Amino acid sequence: MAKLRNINRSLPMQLLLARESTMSLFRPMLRSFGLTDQQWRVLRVLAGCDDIEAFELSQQSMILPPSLTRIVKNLEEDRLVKRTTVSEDQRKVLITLTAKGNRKYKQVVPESEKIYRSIENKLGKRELDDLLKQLVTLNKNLEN
Amino acid sequence: MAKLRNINRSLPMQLLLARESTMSLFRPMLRSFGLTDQQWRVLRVLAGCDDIEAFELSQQSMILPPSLTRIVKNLEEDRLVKRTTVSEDQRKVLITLTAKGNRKYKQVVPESEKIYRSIENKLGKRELDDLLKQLVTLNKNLEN
DNA sequence: TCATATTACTTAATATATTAAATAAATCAA
DNA sequence: TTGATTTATTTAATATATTAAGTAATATGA
Repeated sequence: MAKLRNINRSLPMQLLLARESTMSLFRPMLRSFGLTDQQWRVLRVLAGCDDIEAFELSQQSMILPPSLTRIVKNLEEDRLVKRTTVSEDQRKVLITLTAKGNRKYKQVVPESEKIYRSIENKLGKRELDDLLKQLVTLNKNLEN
Repeated sequence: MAKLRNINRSLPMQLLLARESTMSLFRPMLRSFGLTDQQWRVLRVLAGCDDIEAFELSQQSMILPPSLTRIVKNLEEDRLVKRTTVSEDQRKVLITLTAKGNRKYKQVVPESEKIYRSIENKLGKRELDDLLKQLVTLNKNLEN
């Protein structure tokens, strides 16, 4: 009978564990700013551009459209983002960071970088860079 | 002003992307067997032991106890697992795979391994092993 | 031009994640 | 022994994930 590989040899499981190991270091900080993981992913994308269409935001934040709809709605209620429709194509929605959203972003950035540097220290900068390179390669080779 | 690192240099984002890249290869197969990702994680742990306490199952399947409660309830309704309480400690719950659950597991294993080998082919066995080794190291070094 | 298809997004339904609180059984200390 | 604490799990509340279906605007082709 075919046997399934052990969890230590399972790429999906090790990726899940690694993702959780790293995010658990950022999560308390994000929560202290009243942000969920996903809300932060949205804010960081918005901070990198003037405005962005919903679909593009979905791609860059790695959040599927149905989830994004609710996340943006909540962020809008918190006055951190703003939604407008494109006049040339009324199907499209443009999302922008508000001034309040930008202030929140700027508060989080240094705390986030602080945690990132502590990870670099624990793992070693060279090892981390090497791992990142391999992940980028994997993502390139598996993208369909 | 401090700037946030690009997504290509963000370990959490690359891990999220890598996890999604790999899981998207397994997901259609799992769904064709009527299983969610998490249900499959539970089944594969259960297949590796006679029975297991809920807390231990939670750890090994990387599913938090509140989620596990519902997942096990659903699996129980599908007659894939069985729950019993431990007589020596009535707080504890023991979970076991049923015969039906075991048959389901045995059906999925070869399909899962088939997909895993196709990943090995795309990435190269040596590169994959190397990446796995680094992830195991990362997980060891970041576990609190 | 007008029915049809496509696109962009939202709604809906079910499943899971996360945090806090509740419950019940077991353990511990005075 | 018994009141307080701890442990193991569940419930609750809110947020997100996933898949399918719906809606409205735009593009396409006979």
